[in-house]
Amino acid sequence: MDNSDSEFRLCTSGIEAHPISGTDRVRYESSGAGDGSSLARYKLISPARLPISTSPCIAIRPGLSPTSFLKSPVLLSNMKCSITANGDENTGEKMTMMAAAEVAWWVSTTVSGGEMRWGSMLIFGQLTLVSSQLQMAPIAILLMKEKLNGFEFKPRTRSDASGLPTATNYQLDVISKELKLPASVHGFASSATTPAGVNSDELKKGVPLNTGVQASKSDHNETGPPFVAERSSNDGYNWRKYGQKLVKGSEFPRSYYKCTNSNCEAKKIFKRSHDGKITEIVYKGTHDHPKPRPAHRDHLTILGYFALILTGWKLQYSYACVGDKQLGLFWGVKVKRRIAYKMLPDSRIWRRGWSRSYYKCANAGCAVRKHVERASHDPKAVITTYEGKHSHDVPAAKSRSHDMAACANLNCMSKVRSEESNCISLDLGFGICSVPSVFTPIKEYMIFQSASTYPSKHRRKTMKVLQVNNSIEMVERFEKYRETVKKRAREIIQSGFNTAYLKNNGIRLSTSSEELSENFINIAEVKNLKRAVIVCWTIAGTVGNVGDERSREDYDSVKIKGLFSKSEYLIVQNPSTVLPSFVVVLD
DNA sequence: GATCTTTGACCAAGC
DNA sequence: TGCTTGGTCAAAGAT
Ligand SMILES: [Zn+2]
Repeated sequence: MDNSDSEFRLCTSGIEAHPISGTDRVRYESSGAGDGSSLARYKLISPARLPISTSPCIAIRPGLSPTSFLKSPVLLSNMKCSITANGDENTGEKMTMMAAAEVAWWVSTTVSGGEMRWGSMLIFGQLTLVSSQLQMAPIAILLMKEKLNGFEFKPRTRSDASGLPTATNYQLDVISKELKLPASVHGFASSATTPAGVNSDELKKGVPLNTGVQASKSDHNETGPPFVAERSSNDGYNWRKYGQKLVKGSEFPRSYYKCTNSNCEAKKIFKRSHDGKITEIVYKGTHDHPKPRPAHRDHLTILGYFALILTGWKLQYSYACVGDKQLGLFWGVKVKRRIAYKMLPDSRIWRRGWSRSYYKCANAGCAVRKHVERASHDPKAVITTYEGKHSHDVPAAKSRSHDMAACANLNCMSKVRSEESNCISLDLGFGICSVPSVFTPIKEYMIFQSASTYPSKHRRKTMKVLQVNNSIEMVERFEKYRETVKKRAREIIQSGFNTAYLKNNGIRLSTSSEELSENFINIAEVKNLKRAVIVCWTIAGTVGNVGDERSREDYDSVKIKGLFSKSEYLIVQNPSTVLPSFVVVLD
């Protein structure tokens, strides 16, 4: 079976909107019409447990070729893989997978009302050989409408001259173990946040969630940075300082705050005594709104993952992800609240806590800590996590080593704030995980509580995290394809990067980092839009650029610029490169 | 780029 | 009217 012509569209950070026109729909749908028997069925396991479950199938079938659009950016928005609600032809919902074009990418898309409304993206910094085209495995994330079940997932294959698409059949046992969400963050006490419908037995069986809730509770008692106190003041509202005044009788200024809620007139004044202690908080006015929901509460946003690593060639890439600046203020809490999931190619997911066994970076004054831990499921596996950012250059001699490769990534992050150097974690909430080997594939990524840049904005509550249960065939296909990519990569490396392309273009090492946040574009006037994210593994393989003079057969995927933003897209032409693994349901 | 902080200018009230 | 004073504005700076 040749899947090479199916494709997913992957998009990176930024905001993109590519409505599918009716014309496009007709055209593309027709390519698969009358081929219903070729649809692969993705059976949903135990849908009854999922409130959103209504249909047991997700089907994937071949779609359309990207050949034409590779030469014509205008057509890019037409390249969609679609998701069709099973049993509801009329509201065939579509979505587009999008991924960032660095080594690491996200894919995100939203489907709404039968149309793909937009996609947004998030990029992560990657130490990658972009020009050498050794792009690593990104994670694709799809955002779509609430209804997760009942989708036909239809990557499209080429509709070539013959007009007959090649059927792509594969089984995928989709969904779902529901992962237990962590307790709330930021000191907002929460009772158990076990999502409704979670079956604890199932959790135990399928996902060794090492007592995450208990761990969270104990962590919760640890105090965060003291400077957090003033701004939030624990009164549940958000305040913006608008003035400061020295008043008679005190050498310390008085601080004036306004409620950040628009049109709200509430104010408060911090008065201090002679020794600078806050002795009085004066509130003026009343709020015309309820207390905002605590930012990031129960919010899971996937912040990062790491790339597939070509360890066979001692090329180590690690991936660092950033949290957000604002959240840095809450770092002390946040870090203890975040959870990490390890995702294996077969979609097993492992969750583990943080803290314990930190190793400080040997470099004097560097606050990065490394944490090594045995994986609970596999004694041979070691999970290494990093917290903090290196304040120094990567020691050259070790730049090839695994750890240092990670450092190199971290090094591109912002400077460590001095006052935080004593904290376990620093201002940005990010983590890094390492991949022992491609040949003993263990991939990890983390799902963070939140990636929202500003606590007062973009709050979105994670309702569920579902695990995709891929079939053996699906995994094998994925792995098989990866082998082919590896083989090509091997050839490039063995040539000493001395290919014609690299001679002409040089080898560019990219460590760009882009904040992953919840800056998903809001669909205008669409209220109560629910979202879900499908997290997928993908293999970018050799990534080409649109407009490259080389033929697309030279690439496994193609990177393009977003039409409406600085985003980059990755066009993956082979559905084998996409391995769904998670579904994160947001509110 | 959005949001928040800082800071001198500004202003109204009170003496 | 002039000066002090607490409160606010708003531009610039910071994150
Ligand atoms: Zn208010």
